[in-house]
Amino acid sequence: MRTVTIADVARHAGVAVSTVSYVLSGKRAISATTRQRVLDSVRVLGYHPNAGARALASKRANVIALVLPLRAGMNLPVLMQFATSVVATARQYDHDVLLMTADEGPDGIRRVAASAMVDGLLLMDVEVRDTRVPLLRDLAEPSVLIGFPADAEGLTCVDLDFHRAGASCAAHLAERGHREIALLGAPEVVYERGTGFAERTRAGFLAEATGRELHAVAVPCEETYDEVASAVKLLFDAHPGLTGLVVHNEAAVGHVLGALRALGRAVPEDVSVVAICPDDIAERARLTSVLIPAEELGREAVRLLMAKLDGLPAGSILLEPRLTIRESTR
Amino acid sequence: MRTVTIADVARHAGVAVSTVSYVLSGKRAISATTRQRVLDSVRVLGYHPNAGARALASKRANVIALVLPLRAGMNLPVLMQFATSVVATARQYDHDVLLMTADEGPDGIRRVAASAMVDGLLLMDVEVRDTRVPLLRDLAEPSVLIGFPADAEGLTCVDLDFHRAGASCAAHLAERGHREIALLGAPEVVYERGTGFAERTRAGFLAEATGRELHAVAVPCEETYDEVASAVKLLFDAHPGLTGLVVHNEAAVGHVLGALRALGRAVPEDVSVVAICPDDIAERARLTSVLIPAEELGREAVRLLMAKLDGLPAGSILLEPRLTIRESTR
DNA sequence: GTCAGGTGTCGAAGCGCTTCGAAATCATTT
DNA sequence: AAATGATTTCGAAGCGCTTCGACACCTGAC
Repeated sequence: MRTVTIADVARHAGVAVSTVSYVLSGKRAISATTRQRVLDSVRVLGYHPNAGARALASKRANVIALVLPLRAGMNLPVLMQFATSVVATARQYDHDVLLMTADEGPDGIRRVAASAMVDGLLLMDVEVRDTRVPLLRDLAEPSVLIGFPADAEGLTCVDLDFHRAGASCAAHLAERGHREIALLGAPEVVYERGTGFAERTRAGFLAEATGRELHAVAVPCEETYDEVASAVKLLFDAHPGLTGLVVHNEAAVGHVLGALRALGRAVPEDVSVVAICPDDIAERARLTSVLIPAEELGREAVRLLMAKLDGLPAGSILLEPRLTIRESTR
Repeated sequence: MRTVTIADVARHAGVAVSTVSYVLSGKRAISATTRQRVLDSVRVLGYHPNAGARALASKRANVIALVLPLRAGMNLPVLMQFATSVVATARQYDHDVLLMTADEGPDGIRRVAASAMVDGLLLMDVEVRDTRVPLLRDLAEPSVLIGFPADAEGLTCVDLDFHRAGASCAAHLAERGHREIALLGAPEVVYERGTGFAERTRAGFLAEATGRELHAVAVPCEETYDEVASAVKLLFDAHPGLTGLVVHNEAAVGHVLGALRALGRAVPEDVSVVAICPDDIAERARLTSVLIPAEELGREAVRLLMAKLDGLPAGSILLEPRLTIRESTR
């Protein structure tokens, strides 16, 4: 059972190979009758164009690379939602997705780009000073970053506007009359790594709180129950008047609630809690939250990349934070 | 800046194109001196073979497809570990990974296979009667499944031996003198879907318990705290003498511990808990557990696929469960 | 009846690589 | 010195597709 080639289709339909190609690509007008005949032959023979040949001739692989930070400490649900959305959206544009891990580093990127294996790149979880950014700058292939490096000039980046996310959490609590609030952030290492989003959230939170003359503090937060519990305890010991809590740490949010319960502080009666986390987690725990729009992020990233592939200019995008009020704040 | 081709390398090194090819592939002997000259040119020019051209000429894309069930309800950490391990191992064999979601279904598989975009397929989370299995059977491209469908004859499958995993948990508890034990399993829907592994664990658990004349029951288990708590409560109401618990549900395991605490049952003093879950979760909670060897699964799956690509026969593999004793059983 | 301008289709030239058979070179043997 | 056999390298033929220029045909205007 030899595999069916375009020549087989052409023979079967009684036309030239090029005609088949034009029918399939739509790049030249073909009469309705010929067109139908070709399409029928394609169906009858079960023809699928050979990807390699197509890539070679057209200089377009119809594949994009998705570079994920498959290291520990990532927020898995967000990552998954994002990946799913990228794959689905890419398919809509008739592209496939090559999965790469960040730990192949710049060399991996150079490799897939130089080998024309992919037409463009999507990098998730870009850090403030990411070693891959200079490379991306002088790569012929277009790329879109999730997250903002220190200097985003000339790059296309997509991200949630974490600064405004932090601010809107503070604002929400302020509007409800809370005067003393705190942010439980990412684990220490995330700040050290300079992942940007954690810092920006903190900055937005503190700026908004200061602007509204609230008493605000921000502390990092680890992810095991014991560490969370002791962080929460410390926080309330130091600030007994605390009534508003913003949690920007998906893994810890459940533990925070547990710790509050253990401390005998009721939510939302004694303390209001706002989370910045994926929707499903917040939904399940009935938490007021700013959701991380992983799906939208993926969709927009692919959309931008496709635009760039078509030679269109594409600026960066900051997605508006959306705060959903549930039962954990009052 | 035109991209560097093999012809450029050949010219630069003063040899024929085919010589360069042979140096790079090692398929024919080339003298050490020529070889070095070519390699130098490759380095100097920064040559990367064009993947499309290579695939076209050699009929090998050097890419494998990874089909993941990117739907909700999957165990994300396991999935991630698995994916990471697949990518890393594939790279060791000089292959890349095309990411696909299960929801493209059989058509997606047929598409990437027929277009010669991939040389082989890796399907995760295969269900007992999976609609993709018949397709895989008469596909020219080899495939490896994670999980066992109803009829695995002629297929290459890899999985943890869940039957023995369930059994070894029961055995462990029995050996410690527990006479009344229970299995908290996957959510109801997982059994309904017939995902196999959940059922096999239950079967192994019950068989072993029965063989040892224990009192054993198995119940499904949802994943929110409230549902877990009520399930646990019901269980102990119905079986007051229960002293051993096996939890085969990563998402619920934390909640189970919380629920036991809330019920005033100490672990391991009052009740011993064995989990079947990824190592990191068990490690963190200091649980005696049978780990889900996601990384090993990925590695073995790729290894088998590569063997099949080389035309070698490859049978199925059941990975031995390994029970690690920690602090939650006595 | 001829000619300009569309349409619709074809043929052929690559795209960059692998691979096969053959040629060239060299070392041995007779 | 010629013949033999290894060893090393070369040239050319594809792989299956896209795309460009050209050709054939048809329409309507003159």
